[in-house]
Amino acid sequence: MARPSFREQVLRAREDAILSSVNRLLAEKGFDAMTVDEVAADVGIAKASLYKHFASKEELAAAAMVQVLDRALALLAELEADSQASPLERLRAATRWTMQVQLAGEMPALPAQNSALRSALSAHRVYMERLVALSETLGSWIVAAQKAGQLDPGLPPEVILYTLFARACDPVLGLLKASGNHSDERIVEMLLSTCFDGLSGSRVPAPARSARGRAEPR
Amino acid sequence: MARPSFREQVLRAREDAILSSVNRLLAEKGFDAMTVDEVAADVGIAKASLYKHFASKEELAAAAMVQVLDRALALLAELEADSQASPLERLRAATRWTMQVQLAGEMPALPAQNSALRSALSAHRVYMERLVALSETLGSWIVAAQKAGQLDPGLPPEVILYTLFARACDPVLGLLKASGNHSDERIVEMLLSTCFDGLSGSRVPAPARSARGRAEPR
DNA sequence: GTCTATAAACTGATAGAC
DNA sequence: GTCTATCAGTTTATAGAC
Repeated sequence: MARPSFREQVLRAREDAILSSVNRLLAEKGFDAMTVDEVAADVGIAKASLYKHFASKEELAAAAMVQVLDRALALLAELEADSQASPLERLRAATRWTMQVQLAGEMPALPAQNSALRSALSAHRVYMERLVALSETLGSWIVAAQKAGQLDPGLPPEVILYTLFARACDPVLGLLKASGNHSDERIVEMLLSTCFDGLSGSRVPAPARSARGRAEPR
Repeated sequence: MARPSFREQVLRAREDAILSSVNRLLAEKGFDAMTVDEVAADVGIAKASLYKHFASKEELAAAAMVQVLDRALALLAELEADSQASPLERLRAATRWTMQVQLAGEMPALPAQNSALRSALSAHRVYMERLVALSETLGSWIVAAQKAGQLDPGLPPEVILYTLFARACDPVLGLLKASGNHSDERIVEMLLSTCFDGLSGSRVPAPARSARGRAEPR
């Protein structure tokens, strides 16, 4: 790219504005309920201008999701650079980040099984490439954490991976935020706890009150 | 109701058939993507006949969800009748049931935050009454399980309740089923484990391989 | 003959695409 | 701003059950 002309910079900036709006609307209402008119109104441009940037509603959503995946990949790179952190600490930090992004209203919902979006995304090269990169890094951390006994070695790694993806869009976050009874920080810490330690809670410290019959076997 | 005439029985049976179709379609595609024409075609009746039974698409969905809630309430009553079971065992059994229903493709997705369905449901007396009844029973089990040290007493009960509701619609179930690598039974048991014991796994039995630094504090 | 289901056409509104 | 498709909901005319 020889010269980043002024015009190109303007287009670039506008695209970023569009993607921010799309991500927020995608998080708020989901793909089906989000209308292109709404996006245009939110960005403050004409609907026709949107179609100068993106060929379809699906393209629009895919580009927005690629943006989020790129932010996630940048975070993973940061975490990987911290050689002090254990695999589990990295996974918890990554999960905490996704929850914070969701609370900020910037995490688009997982495309539902039969959404029109799903097939479009599977066919989207850039999106799939980012998704695979993300999965591979997370997958390596998961396997390492299992080897270190920090994650249940009885679970197939893909089950843990899918669960972490799902928790990034967990509706519980939104329900708790809507209830207004807890700070964002507390919500994140509680859900991190339920995710990694379960509803039963971590039993690590000591067999505190183990008088009664213990939990059934897994 | 003096006599359950033949005609009434037919209508009743047809309503059941309709609700079954709606629940399946609701689980498959969600409320927005489901069309009334589709429902009529699936049941094998005319669209006009549908509107003889239900005044609107929202009414249709609400009735279907009430049916599911009633099935759930019946299960809770059964579990409550078993005086042997601990609160935790009851909660696990109830959660297992919801996962099985979801795997069977009969669990409608949680209405999204901004769905047109959400406000309709909040205004639906019967639906709300069932939902409250369900929440109260589950809530009492949750509090009892916390008192018995079977569930993390540091979590507000509503956090646990919301989490159990969310797990009934957990997209991880569908992802794992689609991957085809595990039997339905195994999927349910794994997700029950991640729900109650967390991704780290139950640490109850013994401090097996605790050589390395232990999990960070909650 | 009366009641009911059905198919099919139609309306109005909305949304994607250009 | 226009075009077209889709969908919720209604209406009408026809056919069949009792």
